[in-house]
Amino acid sequence: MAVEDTTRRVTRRRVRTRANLLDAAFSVFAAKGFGRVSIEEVCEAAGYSRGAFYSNFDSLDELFFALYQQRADLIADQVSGALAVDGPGLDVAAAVDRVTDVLLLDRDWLLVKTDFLVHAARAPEVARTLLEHRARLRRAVADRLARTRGHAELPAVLVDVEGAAHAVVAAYDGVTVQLLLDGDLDRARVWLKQLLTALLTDGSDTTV
Amino acid sequence: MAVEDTTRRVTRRRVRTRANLLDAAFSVFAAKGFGRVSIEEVCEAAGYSRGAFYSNFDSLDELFFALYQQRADLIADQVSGALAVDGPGLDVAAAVDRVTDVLLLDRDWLLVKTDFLVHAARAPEVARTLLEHRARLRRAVADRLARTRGHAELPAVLVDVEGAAHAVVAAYDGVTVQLLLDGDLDRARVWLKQLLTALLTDGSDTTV
DNA sequence: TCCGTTCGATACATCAATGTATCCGATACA
DNA sequence: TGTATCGGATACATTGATGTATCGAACGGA
Repeated sequence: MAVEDTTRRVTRRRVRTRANLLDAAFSVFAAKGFGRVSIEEVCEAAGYSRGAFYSNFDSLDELFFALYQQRADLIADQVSGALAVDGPGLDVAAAVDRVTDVLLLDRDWLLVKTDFLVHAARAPEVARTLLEHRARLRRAVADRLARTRGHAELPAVLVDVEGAAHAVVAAYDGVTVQLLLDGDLDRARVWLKQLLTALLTDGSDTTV
Repeated sequence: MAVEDTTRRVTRRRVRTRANLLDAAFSVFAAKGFGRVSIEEVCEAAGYSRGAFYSNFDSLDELFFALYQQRADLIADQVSGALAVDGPGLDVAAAVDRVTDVLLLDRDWLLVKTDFLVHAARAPEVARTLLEHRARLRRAVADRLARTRGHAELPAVLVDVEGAAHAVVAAYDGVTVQLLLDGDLDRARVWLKQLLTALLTDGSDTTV
């Protein structure tokens, strides 16, 4: 952190500034890519001088990390929420629909997330955070799968519910790559649904 | 290109220098990430001065592009080769094994490739190249699938052979992400094989 | 409202990277 | 082998980004 741990009274202004910097950073990172953004640019986009930045963060890396955590937690909550719904129609298809809509909401997040992946791939301690975030998503999916149905219906090669959840995440990542390249959100959603269905329903379009 | 199209005699030395620069760039990019590499660093790694660089390329971007094309073509050839084999045991499992071993050969390539993806995601004309490369891979896979078996055995949701090939690429991308984070090549290979099997064999482990 | 603290702006010093202009040794071809 | 051309090294000018030190204004608690 930019600030020593000796208790200091944190003003509202500070909170606002920090949030503004993070929001601006998100836009700028999405537009130009982490590797091509300067501290100055972030400050300019947020309407602050570099003084404000250095008062809140030590480096661009630190800001990026904070940004990722903030947004990733948000997404994880949304996914958990979408999967927690317990209606009478407790079928896979509905769950797939809901989770797909949450995961493929906006391309900007995927851009930033991929930048972060590239970053994490070369920094083990950063990778840990990302892996934990993914584990959290997987757990939500696995829980849902376990609650919804007998495991027998899953393709045998996926071994168990954990394996299936793993496959769901892999499918998500795979579709993300294609979306990043062609920019077609709608097609990506359709495609992800197909993939998930193929992976989870073992051929017969079962609906419990 | 760095050089005008007016015919100029290209010396062997030049060819060698260019190749050395590309090789050095590959290592440096893999180690630090495209966004954190300077022209100077590439030259140093290759044992040249910046003069050599500017004589061969106009910018780091241009070099990166050339590097990607070079390596991507190489991989595409290898994949086509691996899939072209027509033995007596013309089954899916064997093809899956071979293609997996080629695609998940070294992490460095995946690192560079992902950097390039991030780059392409923000530059449509660059994205085109990457999309073409993926299309080439997909075609090789689709051809193989068409040759190997009746389509009836594929999960219905994937629609046709093209769809299945698309799914194969998505699985590859998905596993790549996980591998970038945990660095476990062997696990990734096993995992990719499982995924592909789940996607292509419709539950029953069919072998034609 | 007053006062001590905190926040962010400004100005400055520094450093790293870029691109260009020039020059000499290497190379191809006669 | 001689010579015109090419390739890469060197030196320089310039730019842009970084980090720090300082100062005035905003803020929160009394």
